[in-house]
Amino acid sequence: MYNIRRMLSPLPFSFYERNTVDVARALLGMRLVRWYQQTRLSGIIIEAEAYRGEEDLACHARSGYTRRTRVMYGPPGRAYVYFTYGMHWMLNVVTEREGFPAAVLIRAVQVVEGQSVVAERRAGAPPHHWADGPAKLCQAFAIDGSLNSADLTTPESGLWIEPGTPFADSEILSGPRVGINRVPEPWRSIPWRFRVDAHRGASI
DNA sequence: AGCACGATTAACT
DNA sequence: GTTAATCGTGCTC
Repeated sequence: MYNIRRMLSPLPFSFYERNTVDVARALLGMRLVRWYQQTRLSGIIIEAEAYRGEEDLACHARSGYTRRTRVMYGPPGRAYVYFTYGMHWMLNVVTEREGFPAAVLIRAVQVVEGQSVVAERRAGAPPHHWADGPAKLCQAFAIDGSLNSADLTTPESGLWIEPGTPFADSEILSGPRVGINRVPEPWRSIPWRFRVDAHRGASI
């Protein structure tokens, strides 16, 4: 049975209510946790991207307030989960003050709890490919549209983020966001993607 | 109502 | 390196 004493308090509302780029960087090393079928699934966040405001032409909020983007206009610390390519779910964390649409896309985690469940959900994939992409991580942790707008600051939602061990700046790479090649400059190249550098001694 | 495309992935050549 | 899979969304007619 899961030992409740191992559970840390989720990151607070104030962690998310600030500049989205800072949140994306700060999320590296934090622990994404999913409570699924009486089992704790978790992973250390190792890659994330910032999407910030209506002026950011790579952000879904470029279209303004719609049924799809409404969660991004709401309070920070919530999940923005959307469906794309007809088959994939993506997990984002809403940031900034309520009313300002922005979020951080969680792109990759290193699975550290619930490996047997994840191995089954990611059948056929080796461990290093369990959650090394935004859609793969959602499949691994059973994240779908039912978690859209879930409150990540409480375990009651079944999905939350706990404090972890932050990475040093020397272990982090930044660069342009991926998969947005049709987006105009400067948004296409702005370095709002952050990831752990596997070649700088980080234990991933 | 119809259309083009997508914050991707796996399976190809 | 290329491409199919597959459907919700936002835009145009």
